[in-house]
Amino acid sequence: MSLQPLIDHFDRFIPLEAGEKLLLDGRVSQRSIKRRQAILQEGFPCKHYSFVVAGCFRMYAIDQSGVEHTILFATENEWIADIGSFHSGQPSKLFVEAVEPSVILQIEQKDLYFLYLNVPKLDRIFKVIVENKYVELQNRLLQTISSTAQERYLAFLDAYPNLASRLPNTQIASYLGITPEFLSKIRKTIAS
Amino acid sequence: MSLQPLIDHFDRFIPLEAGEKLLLDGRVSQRSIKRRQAILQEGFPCKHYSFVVAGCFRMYAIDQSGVEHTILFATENEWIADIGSFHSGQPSKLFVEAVEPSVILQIEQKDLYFLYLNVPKLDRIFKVIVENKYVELQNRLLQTISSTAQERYLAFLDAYPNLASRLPNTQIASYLGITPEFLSKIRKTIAS
DNA sequence: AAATAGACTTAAACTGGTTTAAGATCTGAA
DNA sequence: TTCAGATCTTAAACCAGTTTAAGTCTATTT
Repeated sequence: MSLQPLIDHFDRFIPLEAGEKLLLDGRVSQRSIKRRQAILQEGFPCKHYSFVVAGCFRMYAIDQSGVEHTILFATENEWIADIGSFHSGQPSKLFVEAVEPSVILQIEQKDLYFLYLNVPKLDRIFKVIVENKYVELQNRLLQTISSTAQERYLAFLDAYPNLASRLPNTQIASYLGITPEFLSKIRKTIAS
Repeated sequence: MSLQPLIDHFDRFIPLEAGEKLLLDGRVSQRSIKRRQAILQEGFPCKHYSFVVAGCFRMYAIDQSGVEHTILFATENEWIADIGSFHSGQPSKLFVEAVEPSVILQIEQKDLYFLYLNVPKLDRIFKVIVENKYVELQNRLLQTISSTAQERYLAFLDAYPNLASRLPNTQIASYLGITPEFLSKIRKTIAS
């Protein structure tokens, strides 16, 4: 197992010292996840922060009518977790599932708390990580409430040019907050 | 000027020591803000993190057609800032405006960075603050993409029972992502 | 008391997006 | 190679929410 992608990731925020890197040993575990395999399911607490080394994940909720709503995608070098459930221990209302075969590095709650205590830099690093995720989410919310479906689709293509081809149409629609049928319609209008 | 509300706020996360509290002196400034007065305007970088001591603020964006979209409200003991613009120095795309006469405590970027360096606890505290804000925003996004306007309105009443009466109807509508006219319609259906 | 203006409501016509249903295309397993 | 299950598209009827426009209700100013 290699922690290198994670260490590189941290180093890009603040360089860690050798001793700090050693503390990571045994507190991070690597897993290979198959396409469509879930790493978090509704009703269970979120036990890990997961760092995507390779592949892609999708976080979504299922509403009362059984419709899926995609909150975000996480690709290489991104973190994915239900932060609320992770800290509170309460059952999550979300699913996190691999969109394609993936490799992740996971940290359990007790290990992450240990690391926060013993590598104070990590408080700073994760503060910045969460700030960045917050800004992203705020932009997504703003776009969701202020643009038409077509604008959102074009913005999605623009923001994630490589993701669009890796995802089934239904998942793109569920991210955009529309039906797959309407996504087809949009594509048709754009093409002409 | 009293820093007490801010100190109490920090203490609720991790108690600060006397020396740490002293470092806040001169790095936090108090301002009284009139109803409708802006503390951040589109086109200007966000220079401060603002802590609401009393009153209420609204963060919104104006789209190409001149329509306002409310992203969030911040009331007593909450922080409000355009985090992205604050750290990058880039012009903000957002407005932040007092909904009612308010009092805030503001920290400028250089002062906050100084405090992060000299009071490492603040890295931890702000990590937790941003995490909480992230969770809130994620719930809001999820609700926006998965519920009807009426469901969102009822949830809003439930989550902010006291806010509803303090706000003009147009601002509630802009938070819910609907027109004031449709909000009237919803109220009528609920009442009957 | 009258005048002005901002906030809220009502209602009819309209539109962006959904629903339902059917057909087309693709994929992988046997 | 073929068959079965997904996935994608098309189209018509439908509905949630918008637009436009007019009217009501306060509150404040004069």
